[in-house]
Amino acid sequence: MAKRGYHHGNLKQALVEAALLLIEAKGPAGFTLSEAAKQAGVTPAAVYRHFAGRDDLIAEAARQGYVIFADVMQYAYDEGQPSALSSFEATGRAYLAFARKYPGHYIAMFESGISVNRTPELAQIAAKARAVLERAASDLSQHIPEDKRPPAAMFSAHVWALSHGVVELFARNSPGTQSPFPPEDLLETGIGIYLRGLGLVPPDE
Amino acid sequence: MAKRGYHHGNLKQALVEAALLLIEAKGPAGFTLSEAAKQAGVTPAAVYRHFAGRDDLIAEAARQGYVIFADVMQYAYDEGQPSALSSFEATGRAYLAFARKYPGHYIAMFESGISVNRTPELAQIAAKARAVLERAASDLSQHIPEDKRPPAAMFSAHVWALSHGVVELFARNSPGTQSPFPPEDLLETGIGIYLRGLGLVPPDE
DNA sequence: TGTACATCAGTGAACGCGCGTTCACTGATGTAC
DNA sequence: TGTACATCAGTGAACGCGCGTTCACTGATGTAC
Repeated sequence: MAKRGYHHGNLKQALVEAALLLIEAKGPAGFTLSEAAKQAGVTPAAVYRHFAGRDDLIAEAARQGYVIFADVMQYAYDEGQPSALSSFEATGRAYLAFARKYPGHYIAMFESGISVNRTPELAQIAAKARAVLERAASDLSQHIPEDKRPPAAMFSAHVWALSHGVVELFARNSPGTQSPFPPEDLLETGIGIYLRGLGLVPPDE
Repeated sequence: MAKRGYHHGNLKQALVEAALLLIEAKGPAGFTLSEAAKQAGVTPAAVYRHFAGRDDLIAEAARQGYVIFADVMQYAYDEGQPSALSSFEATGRAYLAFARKYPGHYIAMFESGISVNRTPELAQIAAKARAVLERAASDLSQHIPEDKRPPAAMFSAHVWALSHGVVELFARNSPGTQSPFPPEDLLETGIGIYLRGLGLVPPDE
């Protein structure tokens, strides 16, 4: 990130990174284009060389988040292979790990209010990320007797919702006091009980 | 809500209601004190007769939300009695129903960024709401063999997280496209599978 | 029942602020000859 | 290797805007006598 006088050299990415830090620190509402510019050592007007405006900058931050997210999920899935069960569990853990490690991205993606359908490119990469989770769920559902098998999309949605809820309620310090349990434990045990309910892990631990 | 000329008569509550509609329509970020005042047919300065400022108005909206929320949860719990299981299921459903029926309150409570520890009064009523869910979880946990019984606070957290996740991801149209399933179904089936995992409902439906 | 008066909810003008955005410009970079 | 020149990233001044908040005020209400 060496400043080279008049020309910045890598301003676009520097702006995205400044935006991520600001979003993380002050929430999506507190984020301003002007402050991101200042943080990057540049006039607000310079931002318009690289982005159409404030929302476009946030959208780019979210896009980069989805790229990382899809990667992380794919990696977790692959690591868990060839066991459908451990792939599935790994993606659940990866969700939480992503939220922890990339809070700015996470907020830009899920709490900034920008729509995933804003651009085709954004929609596509978001769909790719979602597909990994659905793939893991689908693999796993093969192990459930066909007659009592819920749709894979449904239990991928369950796990996604549980993960998201754990992140929002217990992995941030904002709304309630704080977590009664470490969020990782909460997610781990929650998914464990859920999978037992599906008959995918033995009833006794 | 009859306007009576110079004196409004019930401005405080009118402002809260205007705030709720605005928060629902434009998100917590889009909400402005000035617009709430205009909506209530009053000068922005008049707001200061009743609230310390913008944040105080949001906090009051959230407080009223927690009051309703605690009520709704308590009612659901009572309706489910004397069965611990049906009380528990009812509180889960009530969570989603509340989010649906009082979106402005819900957003003010969970998405506006105001801390529940802002005032002792707010913290107290929020704790009361939470206590109902924990009570339901605790009742239910009595039916689990003692040696394999998870802490009640833990599985109340699980259900809370699942409910919250379903609301955030699938009961609003914002971030993803839309729900693959009706949110009510998603929550119902999710809790069902979870309870089966706890050994609280028979494995076969 | 009528009048004087205290109360206080709401007015309206004003403020300073930081925002997002625009514009004509400037000066660093890198390429063509 | 050196010079002329096109490119275009970033400047800096300016804009209009709506925000939250303050202040001295006004006028409706309701109570005391």
